[in-house]
Parts: sequence; structure tokens; C-alpha cells
Amino acid sequence: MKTAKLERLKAAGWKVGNAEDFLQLSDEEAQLVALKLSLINAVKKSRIKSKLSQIDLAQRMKSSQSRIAKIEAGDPSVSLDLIVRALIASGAKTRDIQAAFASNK
Amino acid sequence: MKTAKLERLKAAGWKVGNAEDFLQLSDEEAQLVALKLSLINAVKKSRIKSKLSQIDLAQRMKSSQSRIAKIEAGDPSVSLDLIVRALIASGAKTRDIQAAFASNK
DNA sequence: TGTAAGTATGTCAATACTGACATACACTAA
DNA sequence: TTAGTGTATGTCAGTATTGACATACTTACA
Repeated sequence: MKTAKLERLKAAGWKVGNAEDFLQLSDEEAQLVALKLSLINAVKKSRIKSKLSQIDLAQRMKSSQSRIAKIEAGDPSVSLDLIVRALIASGAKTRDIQAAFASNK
Repeated sequence: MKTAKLERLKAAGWKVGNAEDFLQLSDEEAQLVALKLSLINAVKKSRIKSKLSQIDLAQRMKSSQSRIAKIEAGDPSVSLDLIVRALIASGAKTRDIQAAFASNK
């Protein structure tokens, strides 16, 4: 929705930010969550494949074992940045990362 | 490097966290930066393709015009989460996101 | 059984990131 | 020139994310 239209709606007394917007936002949020899940699974696989313990991986990326556990558990306090850092530090190649995205239908 | 080995080195009086680790970390950090740049470019392209102004996109994702500008400028205060959110909100499809990763050699 | 290695969960102070705001800059059309 | 639209930059208080720590759970092996 364009700004101009929003302004016209606001001027006409409409409340902007309705159910449509909400549903749309949910959908986009769902896409992000699905993406994160794919990457999380990739981290687990890559770490195991590289025969690294959570402690090993934590040291590689200067994080902590508990953070790695939270990453793999999908803890909401974990950012996408940290997930991708873990993926890279666990030895995943670019094509592995792409594959993770590919599994995100 | 395994934990056990690290412990042995520490016990032997070595300072852990040396040039090798530093270079390794730099390399991984470089990978992350390259990935971010690819995604940033994808955001710009996708937003323009969708004929959205920065204000439009900001409203879609409940952010602000200045944040979008910072995203596209590669401002260091911008997280990977926000970049990907912008990419999704700008209408990029899964394959577009994959393509962005693919251009990250 | 015990014990060692690996993983999970909760907490918290320090740091990083956020939207919002003000304001400056760039460009186009009247 | 002026106005309008879009983008860039700096700031900041509020919020989210962080590594570190303690501790509990799990699994495998002697």
C-alpha cells in the first residue's frame, strides 16, 4: 500500500493497521520463522558432521555452550545473526547454507 | 580445535586465542559480511522492483524510513534479522533469497 | 553402581539493536 | 525560485540479544 493512499485513508478517518495488515505481517513473520528453523537444522547437522561438541563450536565462535544449546533448541532469544554465525563456524559451506534456504518452502 | 587439546595447551601455559584463531575468525566474519552485502543488494533490487519507497517498505514491516535507509547503506547497526525481514517484506520470494545467497561466493 | 562427556535450562549485567524523531541532502516539476 | 517526493545521517531512550555462570539432565561406558 502506497504512502499516498495511506495518507488519504488517515485523512478520511480510517484506522490504518487493520486485520489485513495483521495477517500479512503474520505471513511474513511465518516466513522468517520457517527460515530460521531451516538454518537451525543446518547448524545441528553441520556441527555433528564436523564432529564438534557444543563446547567446541562455542569456542570457535567465541560464544558459550549454553548459547549453542539455545540456538539448536530454537530459543526465541537467539538472533538470525547468531544462527548464521554458528552455521559458518561449524564449517558449513556456501552451498550448504543455500541448501538450508532451499528447504525453506 | 578440540576442547581437550585447548585444555592441554592452557595447562602447558600457552595463551589460547592466537593469530591462527584471529585469522580464522576474520575469515568467518568476512563470510558473514559478504552474505550481508548480498542480501542488502537484494533488498534494494526487490524494493525498487516492487515500486516501493523506503517509507512504504518501512510501513509494511512496521519500521521507519531511516532504518530502511540504514539497511541499504550497510550501516553497522543493522542486524541480519532486519535485513531479511526487509527482504521478505519487499516481496522477495524464497528463490530470490536463495539467489542472494548464491551470489555470495 | 559411578563418573565423565555432552547437552539443556534459567538468570543476569553488559552490550547491541530498534523505531522514532529531527534535519539535511538530491532530484524533479511548476 | 519554490514545493513535493524520496533518501541519507545523527541521536537517543527503550528493548532485545549477548556471553557467562550455575546447575540439572542424559547418555555411554567401566
